[in-house]
Amino acid sequence: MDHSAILKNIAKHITLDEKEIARFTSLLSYREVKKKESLLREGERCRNINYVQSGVLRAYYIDKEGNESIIMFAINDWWVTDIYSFTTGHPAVMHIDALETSTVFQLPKNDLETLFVEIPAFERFFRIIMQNSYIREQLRSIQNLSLSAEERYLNFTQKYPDFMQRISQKQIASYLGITPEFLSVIRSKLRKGADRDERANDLS
Amino acid sequence: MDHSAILKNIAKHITLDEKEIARFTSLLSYREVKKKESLLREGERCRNINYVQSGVLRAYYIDKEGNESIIMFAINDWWVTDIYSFTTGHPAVMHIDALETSTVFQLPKNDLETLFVEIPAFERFFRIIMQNSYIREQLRSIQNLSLSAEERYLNFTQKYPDFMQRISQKQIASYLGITPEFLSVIRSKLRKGADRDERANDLS
DNA sequence: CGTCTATTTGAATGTACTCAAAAGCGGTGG
DNA sequence: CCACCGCTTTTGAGTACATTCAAATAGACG
Repeated sequence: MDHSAILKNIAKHITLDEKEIARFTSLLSYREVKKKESLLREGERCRNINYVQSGVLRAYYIDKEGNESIIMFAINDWWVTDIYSFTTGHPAVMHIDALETSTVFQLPKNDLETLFVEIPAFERFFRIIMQNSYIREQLRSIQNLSLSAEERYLNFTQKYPDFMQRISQKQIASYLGITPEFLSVIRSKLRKGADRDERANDLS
Repeated sequence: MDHSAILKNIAKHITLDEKEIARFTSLLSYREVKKKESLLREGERCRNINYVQSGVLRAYYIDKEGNESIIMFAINDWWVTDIYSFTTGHPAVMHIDALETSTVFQLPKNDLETLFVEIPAFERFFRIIMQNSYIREQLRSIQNLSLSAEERYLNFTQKYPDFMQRISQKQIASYLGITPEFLSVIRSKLRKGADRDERANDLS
């Protein structure tokens, strides 16, 4: 099994010796998630934290009217879990599945706790991961509170250009908290604006 | 200086010996923040993480139209900082000030890093704090994406009954992402609903 | 090729906002 | 202690942003 990607991810924040690396990788289980296959369903207990080696996963919430809201996308080199369920042991509030066939390494909660005791550097590693996740969510909250749908879309295209290639408009709309129809209207408006600008450039 | 509250907060997650406690408390600075006084302004570098011993703080964002959006309230026994600015060293995106005269303990970023090296248990403590903060923000994002303003308000009243006593409607509206006028309409609708229910009970 | 889903477009609707004005409330100074 | 001031809350009319529903078109996949 090739652990080079996940080890490189960890090496961004902490240094491990050979024995620690061996111990860590012994706790991982490799899993392929086919397109549309589920990794977690609402109501289940989320027992793993997942490192995405390749592909695209989505975490989403389904409300009582059946509307899906995407909480996060996770592509290559991201960590994803239902952090609420994972931490508290309560039933999951979200679903996680694959938008493209993906490969992940799963680390069970119990083993993570073992790891914290055996190799305290992992406390540091996950402190940093959690801190960065907190920052990401907080900045997203700020944007949702203060920007219009059009501004959020433009922001998204700039912040996550990688996602634009690989994720359908419907999914992006769901992440932005708008309907796919309205995203289509926004894009059409932006196209007209761009056309106008282009014609202006032709005249200049 | 009385450190009992903050030490009790820390003891929820980690155990320290006498020497460690002494070292930790030596790094704290006590500060009183008067009502309306600022602890952090947008554009400044956020150099401290703050433990609120008493009072009420608010963290909020001001957008380009001048609208305030409250990111979080912090009352007794909460930790608050501009985690983005604190972590990255970039200018703060938010303001933090006091809604009531408050007392806080401030821990500077540099000293926190020292602490992580000297007493690794603090990596664990802040890993847990960051993880819980992440959970809180993620659940809030989910609510903002999937619930109407009225549902979010009802949720807020249930989740944070303490805040209802101490925080004005205007501030709560700002936290919920709606105007104070609209919150007033929601409350008026709910009152009428409650009245109707009461009359129904009288008849039963 | 046919089927299924995603995207576009448009009309009618709804949720929440803006602006304005009045009423309520709390603090402060005389 | 009361009167006044400023801020919060309420109420209403008009408006804007985004949704719903429907139908047509375009794309993707087997």
